[in-house]
Amino acid sequence: MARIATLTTGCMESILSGVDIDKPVVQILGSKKIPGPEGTDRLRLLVSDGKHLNSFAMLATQLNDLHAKGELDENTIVRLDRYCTSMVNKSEKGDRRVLVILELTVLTSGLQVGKKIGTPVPYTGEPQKPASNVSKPAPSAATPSSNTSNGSAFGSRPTAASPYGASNGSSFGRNAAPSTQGGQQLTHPIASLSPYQNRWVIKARVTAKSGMRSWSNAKGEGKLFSMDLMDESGEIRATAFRDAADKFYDLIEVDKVYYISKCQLKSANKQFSTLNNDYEMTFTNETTVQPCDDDESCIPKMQFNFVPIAQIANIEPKAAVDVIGVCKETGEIQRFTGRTNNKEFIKREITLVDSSNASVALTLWGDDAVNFDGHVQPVILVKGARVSEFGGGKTINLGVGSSMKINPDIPEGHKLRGWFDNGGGDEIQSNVSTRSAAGGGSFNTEWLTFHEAQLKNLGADDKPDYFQVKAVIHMVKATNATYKACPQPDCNKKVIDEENGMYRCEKCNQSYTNFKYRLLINMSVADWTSNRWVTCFNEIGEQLLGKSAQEVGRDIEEQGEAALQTMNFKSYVFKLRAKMEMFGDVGRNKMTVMNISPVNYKEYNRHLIKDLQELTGIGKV
DNA sequence: CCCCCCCC
Repeated sequence: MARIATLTTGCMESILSGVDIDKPVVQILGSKKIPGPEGTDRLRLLVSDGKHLNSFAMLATQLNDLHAKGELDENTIVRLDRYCTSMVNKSEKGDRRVLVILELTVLTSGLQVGKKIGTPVPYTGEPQKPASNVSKPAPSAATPSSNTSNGSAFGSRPTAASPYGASNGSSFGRNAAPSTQGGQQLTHPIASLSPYQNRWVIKARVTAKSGMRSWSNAKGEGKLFSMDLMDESGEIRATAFRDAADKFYDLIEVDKVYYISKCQLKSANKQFSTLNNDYEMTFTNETTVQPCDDDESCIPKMQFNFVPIAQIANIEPKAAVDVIGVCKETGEIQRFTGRTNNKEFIKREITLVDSSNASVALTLWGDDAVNFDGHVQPVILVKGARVSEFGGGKTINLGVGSSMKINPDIPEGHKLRGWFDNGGGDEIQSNVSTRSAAGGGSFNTEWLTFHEAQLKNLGADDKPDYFQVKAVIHMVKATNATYKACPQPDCNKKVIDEENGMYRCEKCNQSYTNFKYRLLINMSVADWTSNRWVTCFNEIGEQLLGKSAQEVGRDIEEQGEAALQTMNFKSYVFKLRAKMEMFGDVGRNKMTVMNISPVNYKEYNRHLIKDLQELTGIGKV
């Protein structure tokens, strides 16, 4: 019979009084689901060290699946590889220290153990004074309680008059500064933060910081800035509005470590955040931020997952990538007015190269563009650069959630510097931003619905916009679907029927005895949001009808409108161009079919699933 | 309380 793991007897008392015990071994005696927002249940465990019970052990949500798989059943013995304690201001009766389990290893299954080990009793004592030696816990000041002696800890009310209560100076909530125990700052992992506990201090590194931004809408106006925070356990987005924005803007610096407490926690809107956290936080007037001037080595440095520039070619638009390269070329500042909101934009495109012997265009915006100095060809690191596609080439953008570092002091940076200074940048073989040759498929093929295309004001001016849509043809305008064109192979100009058997081409300045039919079909296509009249020219029309233009022309002569009816009620993926075209004095937003292809349902569904994930945050990785 | 992230 397999050995049953030994419990770390007495560890609960130490842990609950703030003493760090390395990887304690405990037994799970029960669990209870606490419903959270958006289906994010949290599990509350009853754990025992053989001596004491703790009914306020919370499982970090990322471990929920262990429970779902039945690996945390009653009597299971586990090792707590990573945990933290956290004060919860539970009620008027005082605070409670909760054990948050971040990582664990199952040592012996509940089935194998088969019984409760020892005769543990609920831990009711006040937390002991910090002890440097676990084996000599300070005697706890007993605060006996009538309802915690029965072992059925679930449902029992907090009883201890906690020294961390509001009247006590060492409370996290009370003190702006984090309290210290044994010379170490007591902090909470970001992964353990939730709206259900408001007394915490995190020690976090700023990985990104936005500029100060103003907004003005129906609900009011104001300004804000946001930042991304990271520690060993996870990451979270924080935003400061108005006064708080002013108060903290200068203090917050990218890459620095801060103690932060008293922020509001709320559910993150997954539509706008790629960070791996169900919550985000808001700085309030109560918020305290202290630069960390002690040991920050426990907070990981920014992590980078560098993508070689040559590989950016294979990355989907909108994805975020970490890129490091040497700025080989620096473009001029460009200013333009946004199409949808008349906003003034400033951008600058620079070219990065790396030892994958490829180059990519990086677009800087606003102040980053204005202040950029590329004449020394610095090494540029961008964390979370946003990939976009234009004309079949990929570019990267410094967008929201991206941060740029110039000449970063990291090995990859020094390596690139050496590579470039020894002529490495002279042999660049490919530019992933190169647009494919004009004509054919040189356009951005973002998936949009007709409704979205309208919202984005696509084709609102004389510059074309391109997108693709899955739609069905449901109405074909039969009149003038064909025209008689110049018979010369290179000329498709409409000819004038001279009514004498001759057809005159003004372009070629010549009359012919024959002509060729060309297609110019206007049709209404619809997706699930609305419909548009679009125009398709010869080759697309031939594809849709499965016949040559000549055959179609003759069919129409013989059958009239019926000749085009076979087009109806078929679905395709349409690549469309939207562009404002002038007819006399009147501008008309015209859509032209550039390309049709049968619906590849696998690909289309992939797009839909991605859309759903972005909208709901469900299943996002 | 933002949630715009652009342009060729």
